[in-house]
Amino acid sequence: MKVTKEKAAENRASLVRAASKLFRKKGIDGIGVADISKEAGLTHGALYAQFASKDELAAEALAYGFNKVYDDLVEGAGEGATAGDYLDAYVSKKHRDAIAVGCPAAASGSEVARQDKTVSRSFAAGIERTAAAYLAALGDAPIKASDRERALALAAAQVGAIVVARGIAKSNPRLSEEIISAARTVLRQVAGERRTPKRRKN
Amino acid sequence: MKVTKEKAAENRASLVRAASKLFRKKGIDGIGVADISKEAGLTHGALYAQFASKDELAAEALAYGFNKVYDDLVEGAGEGATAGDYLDAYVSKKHRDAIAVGCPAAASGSEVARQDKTVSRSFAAGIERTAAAYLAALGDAPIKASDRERALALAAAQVGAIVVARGIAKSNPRLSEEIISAARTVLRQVAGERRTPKRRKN
DNA sequence: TGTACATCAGTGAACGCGCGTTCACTGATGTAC
DNA sequence: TGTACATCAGTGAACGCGCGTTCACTGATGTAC
Repeated sequence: MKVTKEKAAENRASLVRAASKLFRKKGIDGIGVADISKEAGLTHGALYAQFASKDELAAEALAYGFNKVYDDLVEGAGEGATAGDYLDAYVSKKHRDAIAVGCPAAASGSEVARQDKTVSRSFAAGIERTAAAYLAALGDAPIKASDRERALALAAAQVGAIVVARGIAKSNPRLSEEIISAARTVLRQVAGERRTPKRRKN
Repeated sequence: MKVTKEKAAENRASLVRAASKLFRKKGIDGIGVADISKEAGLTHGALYAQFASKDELAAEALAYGFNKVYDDLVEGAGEGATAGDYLDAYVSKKHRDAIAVGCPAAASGSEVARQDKTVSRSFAAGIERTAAAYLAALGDAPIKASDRERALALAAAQVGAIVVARGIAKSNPRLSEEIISAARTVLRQVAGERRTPKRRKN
């Protein structure tokens, strides 16, 4: 039956949220439209009233995930956050173990390379935003590279730390933690020391 | 019909090679046993004479890929190679564009996290070997971290550079190249300057 | 404001298709004598 | 060395299953008068 426009918009958002979560958890090819619809409390027919195809839903779910994670990272860290604060939040055991709500680049990175241009655009936008956040929060470091180079390298390197730590966790949890710790230590050096004293919130 | 033991072993190796290549190119869930068998010049029935399941083949194909890429990287760089040489080979446009023969950690990293323990063990072994190669080839750098920390961070960070560069390539090739270039510049600083003059080959 | 009706979000059965896996069969291999 | 036969790698038809997608239908919404 027909529902109000508001309800329809809510349902659409539920589908995107469910897809975003399940794609990260099970992989884009690893979860079906039936399970996504069920997670959103709807039938798969409703999904096709909102999206032309699973691919279209995937593109929107990826974009949603990139924006969500970026917002959590940047706004969650608060004003006056340093690049080190971002690194601590991203390169962490907590993030490694929370794949369903974590960064889509780490959860679906290798699958994204096989998706279409729309998905690639969301990916690129997410990386640019992350790099911009790092750029604004960098400190001084004894590294012969421009600030933009350091910011881009940090945005890419942190993804590798989580991907590798996750892949190893099941067989060698100690090595997995060692990688997280090592990546954080080293990338913090790349990010550099704080330039200005931390401002108090409000 | 029955074939010689040698031929059977060759066929098994062909299946592993075909699977390794196609898993990297299309994803583990993105390619079927029929196509893998065809690529190896056999039928899917032959595949099941050699492997109990697609999962078992996946585990062996991943292990093969990790060993192959490690051998190519380390032995390909030659004696007296520096960590910078390894970085140049790994963090490159050439590697980004050769997904079917490139590092399985970058090609299937996010899928590996969803596979079983056997695959995780191959992954862990590959990362340990890579870190060991970096450890032996590090130079001095103004980074407050142990050599082991630097080696592990490099092994993980380089994966992120390729994953991110690939995900972005389809929509923003310039940004993709910028990331490869930035990651190489920055990670080279982490790897440090050459400690000993390069030995001449032979 | 009240009534008539077109709209369309959502339901659930049904579709064809390709998947991983099984199995009866083949016939060259390789062993036992 | 020659013969008889058990072995088993490989073939290809067939299996059930779950996938993405379609579609006739429902009935509350929301617009036209």
